Formats: sequence, structure tokens, C-alpha cells
Amino acid sequence: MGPAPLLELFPGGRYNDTPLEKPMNSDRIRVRFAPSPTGHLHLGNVRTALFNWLYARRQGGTFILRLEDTDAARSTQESVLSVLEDLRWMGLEWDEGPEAGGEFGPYRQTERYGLYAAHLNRLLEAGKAYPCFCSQEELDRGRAEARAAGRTYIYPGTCRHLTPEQRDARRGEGIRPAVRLHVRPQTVSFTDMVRGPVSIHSQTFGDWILSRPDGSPTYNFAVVIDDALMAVTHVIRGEDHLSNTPKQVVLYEALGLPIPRFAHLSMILGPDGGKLSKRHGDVSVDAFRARGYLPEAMVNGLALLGWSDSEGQEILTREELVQRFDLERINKSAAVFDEAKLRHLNAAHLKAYSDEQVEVMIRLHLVQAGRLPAGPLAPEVQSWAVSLAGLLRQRIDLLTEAVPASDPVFLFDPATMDEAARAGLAEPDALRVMGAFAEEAGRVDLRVPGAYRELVMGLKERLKVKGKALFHPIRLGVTAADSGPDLERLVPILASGSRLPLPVPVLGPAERTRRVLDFLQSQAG
RNA sequence: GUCCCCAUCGUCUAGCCCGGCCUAGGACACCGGCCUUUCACGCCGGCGACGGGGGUUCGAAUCCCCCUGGGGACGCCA
Repeated sequence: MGPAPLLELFPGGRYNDTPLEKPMNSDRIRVRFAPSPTGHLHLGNVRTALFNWLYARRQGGTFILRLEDTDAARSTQESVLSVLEDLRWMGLEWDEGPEAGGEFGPYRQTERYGLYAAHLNRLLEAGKAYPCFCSQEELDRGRAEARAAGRTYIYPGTCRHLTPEQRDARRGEGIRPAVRLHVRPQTVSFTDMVRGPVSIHSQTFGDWILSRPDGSPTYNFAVVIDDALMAVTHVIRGEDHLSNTPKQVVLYEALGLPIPRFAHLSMILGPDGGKLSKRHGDVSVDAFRARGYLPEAMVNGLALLGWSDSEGQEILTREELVQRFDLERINKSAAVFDEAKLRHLNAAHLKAYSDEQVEVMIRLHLVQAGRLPAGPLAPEVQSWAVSLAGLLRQRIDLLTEAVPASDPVFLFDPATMDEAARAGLAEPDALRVMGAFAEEAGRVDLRVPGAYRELVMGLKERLKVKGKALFHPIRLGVTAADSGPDLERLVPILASGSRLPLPVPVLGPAERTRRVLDFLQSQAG
């Protein structure tokens, strides 16, 4: 007996044009990402989303977003929004789904209950599923016994062959039944695109539950109905679903629906070798964004977790990834997430941007640190911020690091000099150099390109001091620190900054050097 | 416990399907050097792996089996 015509199942007419047996565009692939909106997306989830997205883009297919929000207790609208936001931030735009629409909707499971009910009835009528009146207590007892005997619990089939009269009698007692799929003993096989052939005996799961007494579908049931009705051609998901797959395959068969191809991605592990989770710190996408990671670095890093380019290239843009992505090059073994590598990728992607673009990216962090004014910047401040960004960009891996990296510009206090700096000040020509520098710097406009260099060369001539003996005291005077950014870049920024109205006043090079000298004097005195 | 999956440097991986080109390649991290007035960047170099045991073969990281280890799943959760 073939599947019932869809027309009968969906009297609303809404899905009538969804030919399941012969999906339109049968040559175009359709993949989906189906998170349950119970919080922020974490690394494992997004990696799955990313692989689906990459595959769709690579193959010119469709990327569907579907929300598995049937867990009323944990699903919140707030979570839905954060999931959508996280995906968008990562640049994983979906072609069909919430806020995008599509002809295979609705895209939230809670809005699809009618569909599940329709197919459930179909199975019931065909005798492929049956109501089960067993009580929770009964089942629990069975499970406990099985465990004690060291076996996997399998539903014994108590309600499988109840007569219609017996069923009516149970219903008469007010018992609402769950519905189970009638699974015949068989070896279930399918070919996983990353793992190859997988076989498992149906006796390891038995007559599993399709729907609860309250009529709500179980996960495995809803997933199959959704994937089938949405004409999903490739199910790319985490390996934790591998053992669900045989159950689903059996259901597709009972339903007479085409079975999609499966690709199970191996797990992402934490440093301790366990499945990556909150135990390993905040691994939500959101947290990485807050820590200053670029979305393209996340995309790059996640892609490298389980996939590799055939030419061995590791720094890859989103476009390059789309161009090169291939399900066949997915690694079967689990991967430990390594944040150090992600940092490296982040720094690499950061380098590809212009100073202007980097300024936009670090602005927020500098504003939050109170170092730049909020709101639109005056043109002079804006262009100053761009040169600041140019100075910082080579020195940071993460956007948030722009703040500490800008300490040499915004913070200055001779009193906090460390031992190395103090030792430097004790060097023979140090005071003489600083004194001369402070004096000259006060007379010259150091904002002018090359002015600083010229000044230093002049000092070299006049004081007959060169090399480290010359440069080191100047650095100590200008930064009150032993090391820091290149002075030829830093000095003009300090000089300009000192004339700008900034929330944290920036001191000019001359003033700074004078303060160091004053400080030394006060110490001596 | 049962079932399923996996197994190359500390980590991510290439190679494995189609055995010899592998005295196992790359990247991150780490260490050292160079560059540089300092730090960082960059460049160069170093350290460092085929889990164990049996087969098959002239030859095995690559094929087969066992063991061990790790992970996942065993729900009227998703």
C-alpha cells in the first residue's frame, strides 16, 4: 500500500503542491539546520549549521532553518531571537525558515502539529503503528529489570496485538495511549556520507514511541515528517544522532517516503576529551563575539574542525570555503577544540582589513573602555582613531585586545614604572637625552610626518649619542615603559591626540617626558 | 552493561579508499635564532605522532582480525 495522497492529508490545501515522492528540483540539494531554541548557539551547533550552509552554497542548493521548539518548558522567544542573531552574525543566511519564509513552512515545529497528527493517523490506519497503554511505572519496571540483567531495554510489545475491543476498553478506562511504531526485527542499513555503510539491528531500539498521550510528537517522529515534507535531500548533523538514524530509516520506510542521504559529523571535544559543553567555559557563539572574534575567523576555524582543504590551505575566507567545501573531505574522528588556533586565524583575518575597517571593528571596545566618545566622531577624532587602529592592529589577535593594546596611548604614569624602566633611566646619558628631547619636542609639531625622526636625528648630532643610548631614554620618557609600539608611529598619534577632545586626555610626548623627569627629581629629593 | 562510531605530533590535520613516491607533510602552541632603538609583526630553524598485538604481502600509517583506549546512543529530551 502506497502512501495516501497528500491532498487528503492536508485539507487546508496549503501543502498540496508538495510532491513528496518526486520532489521538484530533484537535482537541487536541500539541507537544513534544526536547532532547538533553548539558549545561545554553541560551537558544536554552529559548526553543524556551517557545514550545512557550506554544502548548500557549494552545491547551489537550499539552506533551510527549522526551529525544533516543541520543548515548551525550555524554548523561549528570546532564545529564538538569539539563534537567528547568532546565525546572521556568522553570515549563515538561510533561504527558507523563520523570517525568510518559503513554500515548505511553517518552519517551527510547534506550528506543524497538524502535520504530525495527519501522518500519525496514516500509520495507525495502515496498522504500522499502534496505541500503547502501558503505564510509565510498567515501563520503568521493565527498564530496571533489563538493566539489572545487563541488557538494553526493549519494549516487549505488550500492546502490539491488542484487539480493537481491548483498545476501546482501555480508552474507556480513561487511559490516553502513546503511539508506537511497529518495527519488525530486521537489520537496518544505510550509507552515511562520512562514515560509510552502517548497520544495526532493529532489536536495539524496538517499537519506539512516535507520539505521546497528549498527542505531541517525539523528536524522531517530528524530524522525519519535517525532513520529508520539506524535501530535505541531505541530513547533515552531529554524530550524536547517528544512533537515531536507524529508527528514522525504519519510519521513512513505514511512511513510504524517500530516505535522504545522511552525513554525521563527528563531535567537537573539550580539552579533557569529553563532548564540548558549558563545562569547558562559555562556548556559545555569542561569547566568542564578545571576546572579540571575527565572524570570518569563526567560520574559518569551525570549518577546519573536521574538514580540510585539498590543497592544505588553512586561512580561508568565506568565499574560498564555499568554493572548496566538500563533504568527501570530512574527517571521521572527533576533534578537540583549540582556542589558540582560533586566535591565530582571527589575527590572520584581521590583517586582511584596512585601517578604516579595523577602526570600525574596535571602536565599540574603545568606546566601552571610555577611551573614545560614544556616538558619531568629529572628523579629526575619526581620522585620529583610524591611525590609532593602524597602530594597534598588528599588535592584537582579538578585537577586545585593542583596549589593553592602547594603554601606551591613554595611560601614562611615571609612578608605575617597572624595574626595567627604572634601570633604563639610570643609564649614563638617559637624563641628558630626555631633557633635550623634552625641550625640542615642545618646540616642534610632532604631528607632522617625519618630524619626530628629524628631531631625533638632530639630537643624535648635537648630543653625540646614538643607538640604544639614544632611543631607549626617549622611549622611557614618552611611554614610561621599557617596551611598546614603534615610536615613529606612536609619537605622532600622541601629539595629535593631545590636541583632541577625548574622554581620556592624551598627553603629548614633550609633556610626558617632562613628567618623567619631574618624577625622577621628586624621587631624588 | 548493550549497541554504534572513532583511533597519525600536546592540539587541528595531510597521507589511508587506489599498499612502495613516508627516513610520515603542513598548521597552532612551545623552544631557539634573525630582523628591529624595545615589544609585537615577519622570516628561518628545532622539538614532536602512525595506540598494542597478530595476520595478508617482496613491501603496510595505508588491507583484514583481535585487544586496548576514547566518544556517542540507549527517554512518552531535543
